[in-house]
Amino acid sequence: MPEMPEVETIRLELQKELKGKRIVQVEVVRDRPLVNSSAEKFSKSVEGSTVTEVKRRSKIIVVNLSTGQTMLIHLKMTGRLLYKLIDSPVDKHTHIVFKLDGGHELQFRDVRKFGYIKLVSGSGLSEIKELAELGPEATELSLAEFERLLTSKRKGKIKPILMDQNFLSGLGNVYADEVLFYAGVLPIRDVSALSAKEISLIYEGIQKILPAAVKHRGSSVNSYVDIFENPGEYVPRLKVYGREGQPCFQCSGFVERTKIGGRSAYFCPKCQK
DNA sequence: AGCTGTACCTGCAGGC
DNA sequence: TGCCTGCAGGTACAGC
Repeated sequence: MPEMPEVETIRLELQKELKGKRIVQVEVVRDRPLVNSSAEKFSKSVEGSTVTEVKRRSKIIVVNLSTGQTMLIHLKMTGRLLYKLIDSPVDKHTHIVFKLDGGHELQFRDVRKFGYIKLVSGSGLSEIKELAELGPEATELSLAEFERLLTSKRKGKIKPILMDQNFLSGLGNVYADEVLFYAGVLPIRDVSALSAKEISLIYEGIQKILPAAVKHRGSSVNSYVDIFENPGEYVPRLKVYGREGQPCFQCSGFVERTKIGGRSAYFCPKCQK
């Protein structure tokens, strides 16, 4: 479900609610999300540990534990982490429940079952190999670095490249469309044909849109909610995503939709070249 | 190397 | 009402 702004919203809340809390018990309802561990082994490793820090890398939530181990949680399309009073009802898509001291629990729910929880050793973002191999955080690189990445490393259409987490971390289908609209660049444009001005506008769009979306607690286009089940508030600010056939906010034209790499891409054919 | 399509799952909306 | 199709914010992998 989520891209960087949604994952970051969840991370900020988890850091506030979970830091310093002890995981008293782990209830594995379904072990499917546990990609590198059995239910027994996972529970045994995590039970009794305290959450020391909740970080984020790309779209992955990184939960450091007092044991020196770290849980990597990827929500993929429909994963949710819900912070609830202890022993709250679970639904048929609840897979894992972390019972915490202090009267709360964290439920991991995932309708489509793409999400995962992986237990790894180490705690630093750079020492965990699954994280170290990802591309730089989209909001933590300079224009010069972005230019260098884009011009030296890649060829092909700009949108799929922006969404490739090994190239740049944080953008997904929604914000890639929004950034390209901001930059006035069509999603099918080949990176090799982009001007310096266009590259700099794409960079600028990323630096403006992602933090603004974090500020508004993400976008709930489909089913995203935070740990308290509140939707994000950025949807009314989306300029093109999900607006096929509707008037462009910037010109007299209309937003169109096409398909790139199997995903919907929304754009304004008049504003984007 | 880098594209494209497909797969992983389930639910929901829209058309007939 | 019900059946069918297409679609969904992410990624990995096979095959060209």
